[in-house]
Amino acid sequence: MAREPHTNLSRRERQIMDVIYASGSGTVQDVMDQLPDPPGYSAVRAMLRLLEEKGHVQHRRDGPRYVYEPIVPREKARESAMRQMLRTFFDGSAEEAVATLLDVSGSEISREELDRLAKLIEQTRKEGR
Amino acid sequence: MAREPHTNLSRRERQIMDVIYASGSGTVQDVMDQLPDPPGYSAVRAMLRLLEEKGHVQHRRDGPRYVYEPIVPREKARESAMRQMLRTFFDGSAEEAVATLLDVSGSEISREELDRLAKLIEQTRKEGR
DNA sequence: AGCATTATGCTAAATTTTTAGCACCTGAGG
DNA sequence: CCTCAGGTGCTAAAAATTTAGCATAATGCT
Repeated sequence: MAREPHTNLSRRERQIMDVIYASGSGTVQDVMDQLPDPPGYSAVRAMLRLLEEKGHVQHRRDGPRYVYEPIVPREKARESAMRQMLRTFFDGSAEEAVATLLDVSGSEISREELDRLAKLIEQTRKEGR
Repeated sequence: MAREPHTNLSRRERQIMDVIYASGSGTVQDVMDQLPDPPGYSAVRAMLRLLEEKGHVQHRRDGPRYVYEPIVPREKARESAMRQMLRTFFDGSAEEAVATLLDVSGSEISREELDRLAKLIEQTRKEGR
């Protein structure tokens, strides 16, 4: 297994990938609008071209403009990201990670969601062991 | 609230911060050993000096050498990281994040841990609502 | 069809990141 | 006390990132 590609991106590349993953896909303009300290339009374009060259995104045409999307699908990418996070901040402990998750989610999290979470854990228990 | 500092780090800076957070603290040598495609010793030193200048790490003396540690404590940093992750990959859904967490943890996760997780959720339910 | 608008392709330059090297300091052992 | 091993401070250069600008193509409207 190669090293997580995410770790090998430059600052802007990473910022752009984050935007694209957050949005699912986007035009140059979309990306630019969501970028912190946004650079010029051309700069974003150049960056996207580079990311495409490196195999991180691809584009399709939508009328007159390009729409970029990630090559590694979100569901895969987030697994890598989660593993990386577990290693870096939680010593691999899923338990602590969940605790932090609940903590930062705070009041955003509904009772129904908690119910579903409980069910999810019950289910994992049955499956795994 | 300012933007997550993590987003503003260069590639190497971020790699180094990851190492430091994963280890808690470390000497130049420690950091170098855990860095992907490790550069020379001097390069790592320069980077750490820069990170210190920018306020991301600090050092204390341990005999003849420096030991670097993060300025933002791990517990705070991981909250930011988690929030960032929720935004980018989970549309803010803690539920999906937990699902992925359980998924990538796979067989690493013990029955006892699952029990504690169930308890944790129960507890959250009582507290929050 | 002609025109204004808004894309993209490409190149080169500015800036930042990343690295190595040299000079000096500090601690431990003989 | 001298010397060796291994640390740090600093500077400057190499490499990579990041940016802007000009030329050209496609689109939609009148």
